[in-house]
Amino acid sequence: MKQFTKHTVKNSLKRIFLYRACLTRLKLLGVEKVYSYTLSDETGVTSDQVRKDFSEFGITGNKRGGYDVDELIDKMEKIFHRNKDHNLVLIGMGNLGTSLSRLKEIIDRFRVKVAIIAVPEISAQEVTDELIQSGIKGIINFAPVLLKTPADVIVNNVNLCDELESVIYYVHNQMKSEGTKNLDLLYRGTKY
Amino acid sequence: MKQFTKHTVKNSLKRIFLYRACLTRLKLLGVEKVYSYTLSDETGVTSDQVRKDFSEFGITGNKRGGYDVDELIDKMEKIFHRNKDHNLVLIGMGNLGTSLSRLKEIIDRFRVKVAIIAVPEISAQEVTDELIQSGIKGIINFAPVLLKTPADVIVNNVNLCDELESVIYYVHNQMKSEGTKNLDLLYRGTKY
DNA sequence: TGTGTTTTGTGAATTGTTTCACATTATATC
DNA sequence: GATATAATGTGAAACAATTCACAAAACACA
Ligand SMILES: NC(=O)c1ccc[n+]([C@@H]2O[C@H](COP(=O)([O-])OP(=O)(O)OC[C@H]3O[C@@H](n4cnc5c(N)ncnc54)[C@H](O)[C@@H]3O)[C@@H](O)[C@H]2O)c1
Ligand SMILES: NC(=O)c1ccc[n+]([C@@H]2O[C@H](COP(=O)([O-])OP(=O)(O)OC[C@H]3O[C@@H](n4cnc5c(N)ncnc54)[C@H](O)[C@@H]3O)[C@@H](O)[C@H]2O)c1
Repeated sequence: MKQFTKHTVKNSLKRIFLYRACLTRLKLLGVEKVYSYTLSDETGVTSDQVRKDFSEFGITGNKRGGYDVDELIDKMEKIFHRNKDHNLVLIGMGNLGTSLSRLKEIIDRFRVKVAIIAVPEISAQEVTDELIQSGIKGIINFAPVLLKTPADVIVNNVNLCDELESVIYYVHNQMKSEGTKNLDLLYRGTKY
Repeated sequence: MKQFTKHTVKNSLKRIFLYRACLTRLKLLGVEKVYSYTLSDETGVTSDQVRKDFSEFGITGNKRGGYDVDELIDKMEKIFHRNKDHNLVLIGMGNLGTSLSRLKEIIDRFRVKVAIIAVPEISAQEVTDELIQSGIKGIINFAPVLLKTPADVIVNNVNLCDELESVIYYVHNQMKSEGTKNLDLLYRGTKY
């Protein structure tokens, strides 16, 4: 396993989410073993890329035998630090805060040490400042503002307007279909 | 202005969102003119990158004079096709659907031709199939499932679990502070 | 009007990511 | 067990994105 480079990990990490989503679905369907091309078919990521990503995270399979679904899921859980103990804070139990329907599940299953900000725009920075005082190092921000934080704090913004406008942009500049390729912000489906 | 390449546009487009967020804030504060380094300070993107991005989208400023805030915002509106007429559909007026607090504003201001899916996981594919039958080419999907769509349909997934786990990952693998750099999925703050 | 300074805009160099190509290994079959 | 086959895993090549470096333009001020 190579030394992680920030960029490589960032891209492959996002794909790992995708692989896992497929794997849990496949597991429910009773599938026990997958090949790189299985995941390729399901996600649209090339099988080369699947293997390269696995290699990146030190995930190995069996030559000729493919990968064991349970084992893969397990290794991914470890990547996401599901097995460690953390704390989570949700600030703002308004419409959005209460709508996070799977939150309890998330808290129970993943137990993280980050904060979710779902307060009105105007209070977001103030709340952030308090959180940082109390040692929070990771924030998911639903308020449509750019939070000021020290450099060691990770902020992940979820902004519906931006998501929407991305889609508009792509729909309008109808970039011709090339199969499922760009999984970064957007992706295109394949099979139908 | 160069011919758009898919990748270049994708990355720079995301940064354009960021610039615009800053610009509208700066405008409120009465700022009328910005330089590439102003936006760099505000967003953490290098000033080189800011200019390169602008160049990519055919946005030009004044040598020595910087950029006019109003003009920049206006050009960005055009990039996002705010000035065109469209239709928008929201499917699922449950907790999440009703929590999209700025939705009316979005519909009024942006008028798009995409669908927002906020129905339970189990119904998401079925709803998607119907939407595609009726000609929808862009979807924002809040259900935590990978939708199957034809290759010419743009899908943008918003998945809280994934966002959360990204943050956990980065907090854990405490990638040492290098200022605000990665704006892709995550970004780090600068000033405090 | 000329000179110095600041800032843009963009090719070139560098750095990062994906794809290719193939050696390696596991399994199935005879 | 020998052979054919199917899959992984990974350097090397190709491609894409970012950073560098600097020419060109605009402005300030004498
Ligand atoms: N990014 C997105 O996709 C998206 C979607 C919907 C809403 N939003 C944003 O999420 C935020 C919340 O939206 P909402 O509809 O739930 O709003 P809301 O007004 O229904 O709820 C806000 C809640 O925050 C609480 N609050 C206010 N100030 C607080 C403080 N200083 N500390 C703790 N709690 C505080 C309020 O009591 C309230 O319960 C808003 O900023 C909204 O713009 C974002
Ligand atoms: N991705 C995220 O960040 C995030 C956050 C919260 C919730 N969610 C997801 O968003 C979805 C909605 O969450 P929610 O809390 O609002 O759920 P909800 O149960 O409160 O609301 C679902 C709504 O969809 C409607 N619906 C069901 N089937 C439909 C159909 N075939 N056509 C039209 N409408 C239909 C229901 O009547 C209901 O009003 C879920 O899939 C949930 O997992 C995602």
